[in-house]
This record gives sequence, C-alpha cells and structure tokens, in this order.
Amino acid sequence: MPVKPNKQIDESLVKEKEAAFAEFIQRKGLKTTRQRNTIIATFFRMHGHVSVEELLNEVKKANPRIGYATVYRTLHLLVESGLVEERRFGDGLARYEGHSDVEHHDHMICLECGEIFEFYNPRLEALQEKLAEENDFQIYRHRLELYGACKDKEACAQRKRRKADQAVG
Amino acid sequence: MPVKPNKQIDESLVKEKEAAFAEFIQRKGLKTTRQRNTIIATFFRMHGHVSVEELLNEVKKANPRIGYATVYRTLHLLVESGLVEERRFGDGLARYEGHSDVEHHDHMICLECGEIFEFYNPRLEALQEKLAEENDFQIYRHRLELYGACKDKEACAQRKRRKADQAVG
DNA sequence: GTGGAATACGAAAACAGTTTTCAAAATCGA
DNA sequence: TCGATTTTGAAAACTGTTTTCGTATTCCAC
Repeated sequence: MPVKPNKQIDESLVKEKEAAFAEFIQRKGLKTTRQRNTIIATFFRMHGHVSVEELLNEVKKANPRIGYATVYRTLHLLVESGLVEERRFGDGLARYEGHSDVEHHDHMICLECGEIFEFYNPRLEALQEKLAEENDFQIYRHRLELYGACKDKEACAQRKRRKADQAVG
Repeated sequence: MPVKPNKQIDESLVKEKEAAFAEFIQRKGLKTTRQRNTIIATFFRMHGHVSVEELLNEVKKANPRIGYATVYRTLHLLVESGLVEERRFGDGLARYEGHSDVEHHDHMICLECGEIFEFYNPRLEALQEKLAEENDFQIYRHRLELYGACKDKEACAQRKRRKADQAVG
C-alpha cells in the first residue's frame, strides 16, 4: 500500500487542472487574473496538505504584492470548483489538498514529526457503509484520522529536523 | 447497536466524576472554588457534545456572574484531568464530551438536523490497527466521523424544528 | 483598439472563537 | 485570622479568516 503519494509533479496533470479551473471561472462569469493564475499555478505544484500561510509564502516569491485576502478568495474558488478539498486536523488552521489520482483517502498523522500520511482501504470503506446502513443513516462523506507516531524513529527524527530547519529558513 | 447514549443522568456517576475532579485539583495544588464547582456540576449533567456557549448558558442559570473566561479555563482543566475530551467537527467551535460508559466511540453527524450520533464497532477498530501495523505506524488515538443525513426524514425534520425553537427561546 | 460595466485587488478593518491580562476577591494552610 | 497564592470577571489581545472599500483590472460590445 502506497502510504505517500507520488512526490513527483506531473506537469501535464497540473496543466489539466489549470485548464479545468479556467473553465470553471469562465462558466461562472468570473474573470481570469494574473493573481489567480499565479496562486493556482503555485498551489498545484506544491505537495500535500498546504496551509494558507505556506501557500502565501510560495506565492510571494512569484509576486510579493499578493496578499492574504486574494489567496483565501482563490482557495475558496478552488474548493467550489471541486479541484481542491479543505481539511482541518485540529491545529486550528485549514489545509488544502489538490485532488490526487487517488479519489479518496484517509490520513495518519504523526504527532512527533508532523508528517501526514495518506492511505486507502476498501474494506474500511465498506464497513463504514454497513454501519451507516444499520443505523438508517446515509453517508455523504467521511473523515478518518489516525493520530500517533511513526515506528521508524530515525526517519521520523530526520523529518522533524528538516521541518524545523525549513521553519527557520 | 445503541446509536444514542443513555439519556438518563446517572447521579452516582456524576458524583464520582466530581470527586475525581476534586482530587485532580488538589493533586495539582489548585483551589476549589464555587465557580468551578458550578461549572463541572452543570457540565456533567448535560448530554452529548457541549459547546462553550451552551455550557455558559446553563451555568448562568445557576450563577449569572460567571463569564466565558472561567468556563474556558475550567474546561481546559477538565480536559487535562482526563475526564473530558475536546472535539471539533469542523464548524469552527470546540465541543466537549464527558467520558461516558462507552470508553471510545465514533460519530455520525446529520447535516440536516445537526444531530450527532455515537457508535462503536470493534471490527472497525481492529481494521484500523491492522492498517497502522502494515504502515509501521502506532496509533495513539483516532477520529472517525461520518457526515450525511438521517434516512428517517420525519424524525430528522422534527429534531431540526426543535433545535430552531431552542435557538430562539 | 476603446469605453465602460462588472469584477478583482490589496490594505486594513471587522469578525468569531479563544486566550491572556490585570486588579480585586476568594481560598486555605499555618 | 493572616497572608501568600490562586482565581475571578471584564476587557483587551490574539489567531485565523472574512469583509469592506476605494482603486485597478478585465473583457465584452462597439
């Protein structure tokens, strides 16, 4: 089971998403702007579960004049378009995730190094459906998060150091 | 499977918890106060997933001079004591849940009427453990939330009305 | 292309939930 | 009861997010 999604950026996939967003914007009668293009181009080239601040930092490298408001607004549009999902892991801030090839997945969050792993298991999905059925409940969506720690302490510590370095730099 | 926990308040259980909290306070060298007593007595006699505002409203009936700050502070102590758990269901506010007889459970949240159902299934727990094991990950805790809708539309609509009434009253 | 209505931008203010501050009040061991 | 320590409540501060408002940009009709 691949716990971590592919780290490589698939440029053609990014282009596809940019096109899909452009179409969404047009369909809604909204306008294409330099800032929105910068923001989505940046976002779709980032990995994993991106916070607004992380995204803004990257965006500012391309255009320092872009501010929080526009990033927030563009992220809302991305969510509305269905290309991106908003997630909250209880640290109080929203994180955004571009839909990867894997349609749906759950998360394991290491409380040591902060890494967020993704996984998917059909038996788990099926079991949830069954339980909902038994309770006369219809599931629209769900969220499952396993909080804990990597057993590979060495790799975990290394990730932790790397992230600490990033935060300083 | 009982989807809703017992609605009855077990007074002896409440007393037990009050005693446990008193012991925690003492052990930490803190002081017993009228306000804290009021707050925990109120909390442990409420059902389900209580927001700070809901709790404060109840508390004010016993002592209108108690404010947000004290409620927040007391809830933090309750969490620290291990008698209460904090949960967040994505609507931006924290909810607090006294540990019930059921040690652990997951949630189904109806997006129509807002009702939060509890459930527990050992196979689900076991499967999660197995998946974590396969990924060299150790689970400390987890959270599973099924968002959807009650299939019993009548009961659902009734709950919705009742809650709307409460909000006004 | 140009004009102009509609939309978007950025900075700053507003907002909601939560936390902290501070001076006055309450607790509790000596 | 005294007095050091903790707690309280009101208000201010904080955090992440949303809205406001005046200016700038987009883009369709011409």
